[in-house]
Amino acid sequence: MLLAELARVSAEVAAVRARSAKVALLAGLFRDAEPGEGPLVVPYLAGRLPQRRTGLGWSTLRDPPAPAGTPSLTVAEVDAALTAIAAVAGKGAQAERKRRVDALLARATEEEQRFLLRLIGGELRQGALDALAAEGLAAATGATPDAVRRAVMLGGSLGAVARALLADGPAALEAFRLHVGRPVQPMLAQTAKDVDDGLDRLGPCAVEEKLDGIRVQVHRDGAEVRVWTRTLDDITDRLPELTAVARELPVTSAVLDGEVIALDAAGRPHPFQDVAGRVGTRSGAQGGLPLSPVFFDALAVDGRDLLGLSTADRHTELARVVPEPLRVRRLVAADPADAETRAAARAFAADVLRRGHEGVVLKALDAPYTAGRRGASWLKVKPVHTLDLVVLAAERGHGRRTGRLSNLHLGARRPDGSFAMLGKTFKGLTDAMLEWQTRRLGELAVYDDGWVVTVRPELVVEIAYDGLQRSTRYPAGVALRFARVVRYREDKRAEDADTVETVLTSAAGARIRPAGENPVGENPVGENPVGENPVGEEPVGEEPVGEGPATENPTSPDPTAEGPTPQNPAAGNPAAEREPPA
DNA sequence: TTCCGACAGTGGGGTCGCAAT
DNA sequence: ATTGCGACCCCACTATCGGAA
Repeated sequence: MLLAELARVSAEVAAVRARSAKVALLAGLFRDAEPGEGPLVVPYLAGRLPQRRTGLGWSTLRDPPAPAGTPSLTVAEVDAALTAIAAVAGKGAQAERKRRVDALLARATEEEQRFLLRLIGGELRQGALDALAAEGLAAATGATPDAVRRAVMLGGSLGAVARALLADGPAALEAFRLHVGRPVQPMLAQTAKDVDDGLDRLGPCAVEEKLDGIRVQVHRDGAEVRVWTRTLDDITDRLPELTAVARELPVTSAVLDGEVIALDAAGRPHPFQDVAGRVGTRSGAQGGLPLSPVFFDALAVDGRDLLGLSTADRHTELARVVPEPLRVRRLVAADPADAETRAAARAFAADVLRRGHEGVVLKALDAPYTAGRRGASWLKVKPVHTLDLVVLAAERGHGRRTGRLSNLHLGARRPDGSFAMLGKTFKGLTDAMLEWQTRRLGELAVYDDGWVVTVRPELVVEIAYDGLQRSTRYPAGVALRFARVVRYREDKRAEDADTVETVLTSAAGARIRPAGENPVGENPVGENPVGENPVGEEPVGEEPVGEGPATENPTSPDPTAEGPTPQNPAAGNPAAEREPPA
């Protein structure tokens, strides 16, 4: 099959709005694919490459060569080229990858280039990804969408399912079952406002502690143990202590769902950053931070598939094979209408937070394990903190936000009237707010580098966030985690905004030591006010982001915005960008 | 007719490994 | 030795479609 056909259908899919129309277009293409092409054509139209990593990013994909006049590339040729590129390593690798991808792109027409660049860059933006591709595959082969989705979740890749379906029809899906040694998509949770909200929505449920670490799916088969992350990356080699623990369990085989965290001598959890660093270290298991696995679900035990069992029954199995300290703490709220039960659930959640963990997850007792779905039967509850911060700058949006100012740079007040940037956010904004802030920030603009619009620091915005994390990027040595906009506070002036000191001494900051700050005994930063860390001594030697109300230095925009970033491929090349806001 | 579940899109900060400088 | 890039860990939220109620 020619790449041109895929590029054409992708453009058509992007051009229609209705999902049913997108699915119909995808199905039309998939019907024409040979079984052998299915593992390429279907994932491509889902915005996925079979090569998990290619080493190609915005840097190697910018300024592509002139396109070809007529289509000639086949899908198989594209795949072969990308496989070869993924295998390039060693000295000169980047240049070699660039040379090879340019050779590929030179054989592509303009429309094919647009498709390939988006596909490889991971931003297909056609309004259809995995779910709609699976539906299209179902429509093309006569299978039910549910059966296709289930096969993909259990059997791994969309490509493998496509090959089987195109070759043998719907009956082929029977072969895709939970299999020890082959990871399944983990079940995900939605968010509840608080414990009471969760209890109201779920009815009888378990309340489990939510640990802030790395999600792991552990497969044990005899002496063989393998460990996968949430996105099904195999990290077995990085977690020898987990392998050892799994081998001790009194089972012949099992598939367990859990989280790895790190505990200090007092049993309190280390920050997420430390756990992520340890798990990310390939060879650093020796001498690194010791990790503790904590399991909360069992998907299979001794050859029995437990996915269809209720949460309650799966937990019975889990408790049978995993001893107490390796199991998540939980409380069963069998009758959430009962006032005492609700009080106990709230008290349990409060205790989890006191012990330094992230929050709780409420799980409906009668729900099966729905692989890959962010179903409503698991609800997470985490405390939310808020601050009133000042908008220092805004970045131009991409995609559907093109032409609007989107990503806000957020600052907290410093004693001298300047502002310390604590991070950015684009979340929580409605279209109306985007429209409004684009106009309002335009009025406050003092400098525009084509990508980042620096403004007079006057606009106050209420920001919700989950906590603070160490940062070497931002001047206060901390950054907000998961910041999102709640509302604009036009009733407040910049002088009313929260201060850096307030942020650092808040509950969210009490356990974080800003990067670059000298360790002072065991003092948490909350007892080490910023007054002892004079303004001006920035950990990374950067200029303050804003110069207070009298910003008179338009040539010194936000230091974090100089040069491109992986998230903003064109940040350093505004000329190559879309048209500016109208 | 209205409501709501599922999906796609829009990006956030930090960390590591590896190659380039 | 430091910097840049790619990949992957954690993730919140809104708009939209289309089936359920």
